[in-house]
Amino acid sequence: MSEPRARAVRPGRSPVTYKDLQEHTGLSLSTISKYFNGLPLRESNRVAVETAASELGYRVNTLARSLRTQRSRTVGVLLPVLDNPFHLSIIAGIEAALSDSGVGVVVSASRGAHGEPGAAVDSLAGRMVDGIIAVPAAHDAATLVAVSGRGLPVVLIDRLVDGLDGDAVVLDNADAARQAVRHVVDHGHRRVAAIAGPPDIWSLRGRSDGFLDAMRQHSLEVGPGAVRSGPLTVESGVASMRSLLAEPERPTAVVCLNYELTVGALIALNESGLRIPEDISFVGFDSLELSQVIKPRLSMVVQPTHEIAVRAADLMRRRLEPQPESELEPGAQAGPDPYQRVVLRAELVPGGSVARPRD
Amino acid sequence: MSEPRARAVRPGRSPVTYKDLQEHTGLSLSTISKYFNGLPLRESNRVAVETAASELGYRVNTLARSLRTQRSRTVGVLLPVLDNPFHLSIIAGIEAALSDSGVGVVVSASRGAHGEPGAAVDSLAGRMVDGIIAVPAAHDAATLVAVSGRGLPVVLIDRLVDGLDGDAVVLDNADAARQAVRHVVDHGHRRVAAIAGPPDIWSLRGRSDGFLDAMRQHSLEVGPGAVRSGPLTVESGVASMRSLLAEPERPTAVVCLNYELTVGALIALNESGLRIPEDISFVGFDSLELSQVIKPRLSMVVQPTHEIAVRAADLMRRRLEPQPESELEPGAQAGPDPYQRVVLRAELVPGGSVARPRD
DNA sequence: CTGTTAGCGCTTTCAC
DNA sequence: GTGAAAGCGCTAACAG
Repeated sequence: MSEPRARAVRPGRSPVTYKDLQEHTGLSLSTISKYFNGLPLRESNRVAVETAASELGYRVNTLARSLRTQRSRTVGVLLPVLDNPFHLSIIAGIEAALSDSGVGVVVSASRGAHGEPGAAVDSLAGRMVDGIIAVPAAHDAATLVAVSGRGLPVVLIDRLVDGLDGDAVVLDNADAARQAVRHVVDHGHRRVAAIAGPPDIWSLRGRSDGFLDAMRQHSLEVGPGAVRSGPLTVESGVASMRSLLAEPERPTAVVCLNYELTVGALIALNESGLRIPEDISFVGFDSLELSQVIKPRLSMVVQPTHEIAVRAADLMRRRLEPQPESELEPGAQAGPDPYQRVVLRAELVPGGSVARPRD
Repeated sequence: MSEPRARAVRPGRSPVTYKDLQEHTGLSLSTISKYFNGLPLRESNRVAVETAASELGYRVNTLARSLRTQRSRTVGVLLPVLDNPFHLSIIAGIEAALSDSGVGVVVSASRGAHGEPGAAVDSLAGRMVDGIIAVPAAHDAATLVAVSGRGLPVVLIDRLVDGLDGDAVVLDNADAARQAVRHVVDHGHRRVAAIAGPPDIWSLRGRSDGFLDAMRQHSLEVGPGAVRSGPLTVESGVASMRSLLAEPERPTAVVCLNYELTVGALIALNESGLRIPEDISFVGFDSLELSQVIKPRLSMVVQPTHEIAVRAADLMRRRLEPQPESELEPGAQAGPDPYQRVVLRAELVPGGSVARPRD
C-alpha cells in the first residue's frame, strides 16, 4: 500500500499545454490557439496569453498541430549516405533555404545495406513530411514512386530514377566530363583515362558517357580499361589509380568523375611518387577545397552544390505553396504544374595540375 | 450550386488509416493497433490485418503515435553550423548508432545570426524529441538549460557550457594541443606559434591553454602574437597564417587547433611559396583526409570523431531506456544516474611536415 | 472577437 | 484474445 509510484521515471517534460494557459488566463482554447496562429485578438487577451506563455515556458507542440492540420511544415531530405561533403552541402543548403520560410528539415539516410528497401522513405512519410527532397538510391526508388504517386511532392537531386516523375535538379553530367576532356586535350594529351563510378548510377553514367563522347569527338582512342569504374569510395579511387599507373602504356592524363574517387586517386598518386603535372596530368572533381591546399593547385570540375540545393528547395517550396489561383481567368484550368527539370552546369576551374605531356 | 469543390488541392496523401483497415478487416481499432505493436493476435486476424495493410499501402503515422504515447523515439541533433566535416561526421555517426535501436534523428542548426536565440532548441522540443544531442552554441545555451531542467535528456558534445549539467563527451583539448607542441619540440623547434580559435568556445580555449601550458613546460617563450585567435573559418586561418609569416621573427613551426583554421593556414602557406617542412614545420588539426593527399603528408592531430558520436549516442540511449531496476535490491534508490563525462584523447598522426628547423 | 464542439490517427485502460 | 470509449495537444467550423 505504498504511495502510487511517481507517475513516470522522467518528469513531465513540458507538460505545459493550452489547458494550462487556459487556467491561467480564463480564455478558451480556441482563443489561445488564435493567439499562436497570429489571428486577431483583443489586446488585453493578447498580453494575457503572452505573459502566461512565457511564465510557464509554453512551447507549441508541433506534433499535435501537424496531426490536426495535416501538414507538418517539414520536408524530408533523403540521401544515400551522410558522410560525404556533397551530401553535406546539400543538407546545409536546403536547411538554410527552407528555414527562412519556416519549413523544417529532417534528414534520413537510405543506408543501402541493412534496413528494408524504402524504409527511410516510409519513415519520412510516417512523419508526415510535406515533401521529400532526395538523392535517390536504387534501394528506395520504388517507395519513392509510391509516395509520389500518392501526391507527396518529390524533388530529385543529382540522379534520376526510371519511372519516377517529379521535379528534379541535376548536373549536366556529360558536359562536366566533356569540359575535363577538352581541358587536357587542349594541353596536348591524347592518352587520357577516366576514373568513373558505377554506371548504374545515373549521374555517373552521364559523366562516363560524356567522357567517351568527348574522346570520340577529339578522335582519340579509348583503350580498354581507360575508363575505370567502381564504387564511389576513396578505396576504389586508390585502386583505380594504381591500376592505371601500372598499365604498360600509362595515360598521360587522368580525370576523376567524383569526389571520393578524386581523393583516392590523389592518395595513390602521392604514394606512387609521380609528380603532378610533370609526370602526369590530373583533373579532379568537386573538391575545390582540396585543390586550394595542394601544390600545384589542381584543375577541378566543380558542381554548383549550393545552387543545386537552393534550386531544389525552391522547387519544393513552390509545390508546398497553396497554388495561387493562376491567371485572372477563373476557368484557366492550369492543371497541376508540369514537372520541372533544372539542369545546371559544372564549371572547370583550371589549376596547375595539367601541363603538356612530355613524350 | 456547383459540386462541392474537391476537398483540397492536393489529394489525400496517404489517407490510409486504421479506420480503413478496420473496414477491410472488420476488426476493431484496438486489435489493429495491437498488430502494429507486436502484441499477440489470433493467427487469422494477424494475416487479415497484414494483407489489408499491404494492399492499401498502409503506413503508421508516427506523429499520431508519438502524440499519444508521449515519446517520439527521435532525438534531436543540434549543431552550430552544418557545413563542416566534424559536424557532418557527428551526424553520420549518431544517425548510424541510433537507427539500429529504431531511434530517428532530426538535425537542426542553431544558425547563430538570425533566428531567436534558442529557436532551434525550441523547435526540437516542439517536435517532442526524446532527447537532444548538441554541440552547444553560446546562442542557445540558456534554452538548453531550460529544457534540460524540464527533464529532457541532453548530451553535450565537444563543448561544455556553464550552468548546463548533463552527460557529455568531449576531447581532452589541452592534451591534444600538448601533443602537437611536444611533436614539434621533439624536432628541435623553439619558436612555435599556434593558430587558435575564439577563446570563448570551451574546446578552443582548452586547446589554447594546452598550448601555452606545453610551451611553458618546455621552457619555451611564447611571444606576443604567438597565439592567433579568430573565428573558426577558413578565411581567419588564411589571415592568421599570413600575419604569422609576416612577423620579423617568423616561427619555425605552426600548429593549428581546428579544421577550418588548418585549411586556411595551408592555403596561405601555399600562396607564400614556403616549403613544408624545409622552410616551416606544420601540424594540422582534424583533417586526416587532407593530410593523405598532400605531399609531404602532414602531421596531424586527429579527434576520434566517430567514437565521439557513438559514445554520445550511447549516453543518450541509456537515458532513453526505461531505467532497468538497477541491482537486486528493490529499495536501492539509485536515484537518477549521475551525469557522465566522457573524455576522449586525440591522436597525433606524425607526417612529414615537421622537420628540424634550419637556423 | 470569443467559446463550444468535434475530431486529426493512434494507444490504452477496462470490460467482455 | 477482442472491442468500446476516452483522450494525447491542437485546430477549425460554427454559433454567439
